[in-house]
Amino acid sequence: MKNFTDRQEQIIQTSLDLIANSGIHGLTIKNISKDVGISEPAIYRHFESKTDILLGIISKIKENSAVNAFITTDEAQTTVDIIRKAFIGRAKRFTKNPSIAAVIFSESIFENDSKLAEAIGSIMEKSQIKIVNIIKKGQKLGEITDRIEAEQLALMIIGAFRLLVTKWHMSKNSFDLEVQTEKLFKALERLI
Amino acid sequence: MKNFTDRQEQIIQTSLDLIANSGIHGLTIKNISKDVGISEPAIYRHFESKTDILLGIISKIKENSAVNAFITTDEAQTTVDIIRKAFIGRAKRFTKNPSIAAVIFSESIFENDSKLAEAIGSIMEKSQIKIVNIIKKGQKLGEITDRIEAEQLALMIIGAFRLLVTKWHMSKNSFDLEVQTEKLFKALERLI
DNA sequence: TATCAGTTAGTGAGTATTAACAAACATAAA
DNA sequence: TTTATGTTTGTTAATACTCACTAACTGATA
Repeated sequence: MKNFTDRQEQIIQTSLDLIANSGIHGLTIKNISKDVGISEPAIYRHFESKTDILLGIISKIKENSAVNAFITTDEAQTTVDIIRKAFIGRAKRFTKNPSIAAVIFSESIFENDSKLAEAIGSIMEKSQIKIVNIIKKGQKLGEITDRIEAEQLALMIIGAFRLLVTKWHMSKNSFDLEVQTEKLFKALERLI
Repeated sequence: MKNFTDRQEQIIQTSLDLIANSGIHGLTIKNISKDVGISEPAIYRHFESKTDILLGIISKIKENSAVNAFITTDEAQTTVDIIRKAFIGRAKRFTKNPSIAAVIFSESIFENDSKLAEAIGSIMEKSQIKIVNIIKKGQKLGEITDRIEAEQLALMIIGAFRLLVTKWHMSKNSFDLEVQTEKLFKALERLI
């Protein structure tokens, strides 16, 4: 992971908040500088360009979508536990920083710059492959039903969670995301 | 539904294509006029403002997310059939007009204008309520499992379909959306 | 004394939108 | 049938504004 200065971290977080509150259209150097409390050119003392700031945002997103963090070496937990914990962990982090939730599932925000679009696409794909592999392992161990393919099940789990987060953001975080995520997985476990 | 003139329909479709190909950032009066083949001010002979064009796009989206179209009076079909048909019908329409698929699940595109954001939010909510009600009916009839709540099941179905469509768009329509939608529902039916 | 982090003032390019005008056509009166 | 008038749909030129970014300068600090 990149090491950002305090000011850089501040600019990235301010940018995330701006996107969350008014969309990518609201992310201008002027708005960032106003919220940070310095002049527009001062922003360029910390980032070479606006694209560089967006790359900083993507780096933050990368941290927040890491599935690895929840794959412990604890042999006692089932594959279903691992998946549940991974998603609840993400729900917790989104609750702490709702702006990240607003940005992370809006790939279209980065559609403009193909370099950024690819970066986001690859993060998304990697985390999905990991989920599929955990499900496959669970099916082999007999912990998860093999009535349906791992890819289809992953589509349902990831899709449902994404939609839940989207609804949470659109409702201005009006419900407890962690509680609803837990509810979703309890329901899911009854099916698989 | 609103009645648009030929020119208005052309402007709306051109706008959808522009968004699909280069994101909301690519939707400028200049680009629209260039693709339509008239001057920029001529656009304003057909729409009062750019926001008005976006409202036209939303009206098109409304047509394409109608669930009703697939609730026939055929008493023979099960609730599961109804749901499957509704989604496959949408997959078919997306295949015919991929630009709509690119725009329809990118609520963030309209985040800028609160009027537009509300319009999109309400379309989304309405269609979800309909799905939930069909599931509830299916559970009452014993056609769908009542091991899990209708709301949770709807979250999974809609979420999975949305993610599938998003992937289809991000892969530049590299797979057959209709076939994959059928596959998704066959898998789903094995669970419920 | 050099570097860092800030400033003010400006750049050119791009934005939606408007003003003023023109050609084509429809309708209806002379 | 001709003439007059109004509407529709287009044009070119210009508006006021916002955008990312740069030049030149300044004060503090290591």
